[in-house]
Amino acid sequence: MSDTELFKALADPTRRAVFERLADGEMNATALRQGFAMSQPAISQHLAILRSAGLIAEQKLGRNVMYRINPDGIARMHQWLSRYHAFWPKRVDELKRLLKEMDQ
Amino acid sequence: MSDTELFKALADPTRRAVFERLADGEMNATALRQGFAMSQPAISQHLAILRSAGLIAEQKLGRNVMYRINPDGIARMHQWLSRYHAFWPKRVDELKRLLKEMDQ
DNA sequence: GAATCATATAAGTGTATGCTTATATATCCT
DNA sequence: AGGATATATAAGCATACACTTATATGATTC
Repeated sequence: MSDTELFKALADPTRRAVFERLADGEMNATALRQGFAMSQPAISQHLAILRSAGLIAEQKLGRNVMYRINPDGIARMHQWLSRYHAFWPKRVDELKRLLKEMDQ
Repeated sequence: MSDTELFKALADPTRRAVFERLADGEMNATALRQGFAMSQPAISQHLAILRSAGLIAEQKLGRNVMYRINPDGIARMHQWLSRYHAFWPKRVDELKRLLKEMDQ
């Protein structure tokens, strides 16, 4: 739940790839494993780390476990970054465009 | 320069603390060391990691080296995060307030 | 109830990380 | 030039990390 956990979780390329796939929609562990040349326990361990960092959430469905993004992690990332908004890119326009999208 | 380097750099509490101090204004390595119960080489190594991740920039001034935040790092963080704007906190108001501040 | 499937946990291993002390390099001062 | 100051680099060490194989747990299916 700490910032350190959050950044550490995202510091691994495999975990960022897993996270990115989950952004497209929830998925169980077996489906997530596809495309990674890695053992099942390895993925399971990565998922545990993402989960305890607050980046993903899980839901048991029978013998499957569905994983989805937990917005809390992104929110905390966002919060950390907002401290440094003085250094954010000058493309405020882009941010404005984004806001417009969110309003719709 | 990679995302992995970026997240790894920020995954260490000392480095985040250094970064945070630099957000208040540029500082040389000796000044930065104050408040950290750590050897000079340790801080120097942390600075090298932050630098190669693109998070800080350095400028030699005689025998001193001035460090300051490099906006590129924050920009790349921001860019990474923007991929997941669908999961951003709903407090759009806060973001709007921020934008207003930036406009002024 | 036994075999199978989905996932997690345990234990072990090589490599990376964050420190340390010792030393090098470069600048400033007298 | 010689000593002090500011910083970086080298080498070494203990701990953390990302894997592996083997095994456990629990849900399904036959």
